[in-house]
Amino acid sequence: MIFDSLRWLGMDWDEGPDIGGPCGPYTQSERLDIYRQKAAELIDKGWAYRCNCTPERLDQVRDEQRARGETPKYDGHCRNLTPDAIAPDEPHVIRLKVPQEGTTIVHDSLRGDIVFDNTLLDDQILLKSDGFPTYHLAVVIDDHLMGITHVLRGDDWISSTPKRVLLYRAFGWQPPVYAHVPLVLGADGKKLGKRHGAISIAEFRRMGYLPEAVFNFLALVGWSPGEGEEQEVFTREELIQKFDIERINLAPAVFSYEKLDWMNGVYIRNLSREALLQHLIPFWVEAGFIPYPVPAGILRVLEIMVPLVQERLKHLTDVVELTDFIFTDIATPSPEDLIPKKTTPEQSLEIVRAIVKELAKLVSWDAESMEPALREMAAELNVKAGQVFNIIRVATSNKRVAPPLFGCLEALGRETTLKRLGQAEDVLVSHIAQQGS
RNA sequence: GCCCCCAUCGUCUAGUCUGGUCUAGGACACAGGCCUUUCAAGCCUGGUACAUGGGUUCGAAUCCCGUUGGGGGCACCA
Repeated sequence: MIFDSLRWLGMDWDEGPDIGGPCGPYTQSERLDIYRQKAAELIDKGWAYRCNCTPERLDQVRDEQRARGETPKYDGHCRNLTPDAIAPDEPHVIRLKVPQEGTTIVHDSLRGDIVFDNTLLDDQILLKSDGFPTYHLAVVIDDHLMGITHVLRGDDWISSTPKRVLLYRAFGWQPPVYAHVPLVLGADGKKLGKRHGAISIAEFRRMGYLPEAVFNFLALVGWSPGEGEEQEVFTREELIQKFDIERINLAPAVFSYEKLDWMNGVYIRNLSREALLQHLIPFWVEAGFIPYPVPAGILRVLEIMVPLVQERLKHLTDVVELTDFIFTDIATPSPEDLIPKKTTPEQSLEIVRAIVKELAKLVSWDAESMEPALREMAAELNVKAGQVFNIIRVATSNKRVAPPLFGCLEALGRETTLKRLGQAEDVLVSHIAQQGS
């Protein structure tokens, strides 16, 4: 799923568990022997030790430390046992032997040196009692063996980085270049995480965002081209060319869906009609409006609708609500909606009847011929064209707000349009009758 | 509690390193207007910000220190 999401965003990679490569195996469970061997190496070098403290004892120690207002950390109970005090075959973990004096410096390419007092660092567990490594051990070994040169992470990882720097030192390896990027916050100012407001890339897709828009927007969260550059909409190629780690802003950024929505709209408007059509079809299918594959007759209707909705979409999903009346039956409009302001029910009825007459005599059922005919008709009736259009809109869609009228009528077809206008006529007739009694 | 990071409009940011051109620029959102068959889109106009106190300096959004505020971390999770 992560692979699919990354691919959707247009990211690719040179090697990995899905495509193989020279640095495999890539799955942790297939590398357990490496971790065990390396952990043993650290014990031999005096950089690690075995520990068989029970979880209960550790909890108790931590509780006591917290009660005393100290930073909870391992109390070193097993730190100075003789190497053979705990046999390799009895249950135990392996801990990092953090120096008890001095400092560890994390060089962050965005922030410079961050200095940590070693006495504050915990004797981190490296290998768990089930034989699996913790993240710290695994990532250091894997990154080194796989030739990783740069590590970019959220700044919530800063405080655990000295442990890994120490591991590099213990192994005698060169640490990678670290850059800790600011966190992305939710609207409430809290870290966006799995359990707090964050959504997966797959969800962006489901919500009707275009990958190009998400890619562009994400690049702009915490980064900007600077130097007076005021462009915000960039192609992928421009971003790849312009993006510079050094220009990442250090303050955490609030994730703004409002701006993402705007940007998605920009990208939707920039799409060709054909491309937008292809993007939209799955959402129409998903809504149950059209079958898939799309029959030629329906495709023609879709092709009419695409330009009408293009500049009205913020999300691709918006097309469902915008065009539902084209594909499904509508509820009968209320008389109130069919009677514009400053118009009597009788006038409305007269207008509807005139519309039906006018449309019925159209030779060709297309948007271009409807408009002039109806405008002329409105002039003859001495009413504003807008009023006429509003009535037609409500009668045919049961919406006060809809995409441009004549295109919709064309898409709807002569038969359905006239049927709905006939229903509107009925509504007005019975409304007038009720009022009269 | 302890440690770490950060601080310009409501939000994302330019400007900070290399003090003066910043009465602080842009974008989103918001308000008003234009256009208009509704809604959008587009165009125009508007309001809103250098957290605070002290230094350094002829001069500070820009450099230094304190304070305040926000965020993060403190697992046999990643």
